[in-house]
Amino acid sequence: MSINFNIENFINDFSCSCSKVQVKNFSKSEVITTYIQKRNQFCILLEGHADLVRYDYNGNKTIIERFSKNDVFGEIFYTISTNNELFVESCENSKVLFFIYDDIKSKCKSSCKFHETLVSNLPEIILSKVIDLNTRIELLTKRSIRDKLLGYFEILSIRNFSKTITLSFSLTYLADYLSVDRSAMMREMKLLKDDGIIKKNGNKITLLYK
Amino acid sequence: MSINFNIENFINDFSCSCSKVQVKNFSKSEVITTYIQKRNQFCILLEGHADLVRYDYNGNKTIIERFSKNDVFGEIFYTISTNNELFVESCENSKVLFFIYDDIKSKCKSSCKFHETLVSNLPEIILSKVIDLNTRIELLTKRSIRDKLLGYFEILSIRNFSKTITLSFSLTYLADYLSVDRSAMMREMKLLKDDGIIKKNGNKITLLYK
DNA sequence: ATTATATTGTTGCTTTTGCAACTATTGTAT
DNA sequence: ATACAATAGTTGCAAAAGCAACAATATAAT
Repeated sequence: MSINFNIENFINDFSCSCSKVQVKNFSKSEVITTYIQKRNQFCILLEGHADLVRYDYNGNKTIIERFSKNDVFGEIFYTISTNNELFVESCENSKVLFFIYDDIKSKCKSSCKFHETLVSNLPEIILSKVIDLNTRIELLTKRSIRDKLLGYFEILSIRNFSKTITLSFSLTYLADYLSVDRSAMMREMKLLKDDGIIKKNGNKITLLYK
Repeated sequence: MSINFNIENFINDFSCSCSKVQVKNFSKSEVITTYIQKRNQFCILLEGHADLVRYDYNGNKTIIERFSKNDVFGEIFYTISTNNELFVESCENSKVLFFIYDDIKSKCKSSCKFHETLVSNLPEIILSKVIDLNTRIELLTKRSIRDKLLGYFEILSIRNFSKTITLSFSLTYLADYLSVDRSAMMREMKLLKDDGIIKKNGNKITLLYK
């Protein structure tokens, strides 16, 4: 769900000889990393998709966040809060860049260009994360499923300069993102259709109001 | 609600002669700034309290976020999303530090120490914001008021190394923060008490489970 | 001291949401 | 081609949450 700052520019130039930065590949269902309050790990998803998940005492899986290409994640963004251990699981073949934030801050011995660029871009990278999180909070704080859906559609509509939007992911995921029951969300979508507020055809949605 | 990184250390040394950084004072109800998609404004609340609010088409006021001492805010954290203009209103006498992110990135002509320190601390400052937002999202995504309350209490409990916590703000604000109806939240607190899960005396709460 | 304002606490009623349990459809793997 | 898995779509029912409208305190303002 990342949308704003484009880290691709300098990530494409990746060539760091120092040991501070690592790139690893993962296949479907592999655990990329865990959050257990041990280090300031900072990760960038270079390719693929991954989920941040929690398993509660009953073994129920909750997807807290979903990461796509160029999204950043890692324990440094998610300190303590509860006792639960969190996992980042690869949804498909993925490539991930790892480093420890405290290591990268200090000057690189081999003074590689990548290292330098990464550090100078860190504020923007993290800012784009803040914007994404604020967007989600704005939606999560809406009091009804209807308002959450309309708020979400409005954001996509403004971004695409169009009243018609196409969801690039499953409705199951959308329900997770908005933190509502999927069947209740489907029902509300139907009501929005019946009320003439949206037009829906599969994952193509058109806003009819205003 | 800021908790992590302490920007006070270098903010106390504030003495910037360059024009890039400004400090202004505000009294109760004054508008500190607005978010209208115009510039990368970055603010740090040095003293007081402030609310980020939205007025919808009916004039209803929604408090999106509440800022305390050392919290950061500004349009740079909150790009577009909807057409609504957002306001940051001072809740009492407040002191705010302003700068435009793009200006501060470049070297300061007068090469003042503060300027330099600010830039080198930006990643940490923004990271602490990310952690706060992730914490709130974790609570907002919980499906029931009970889970939201218990999640919130648990976080405070872990932070204070104590099963007994004291809320430093109103229950009205807590309901806003968790984005639930206040009266429904009060009812749920009563049920938690009746079920022997918490003990409550005013704003002092003790967790009894485990 | 008295008024005004904000916060807390409570309750009946209504609406919304979640849950469970399906079927239908689409996509993927062998 | 067929089986398996994931996604989409639907519905009845029960539980949870929102809304409205209060009274009771507590805090701040004049």
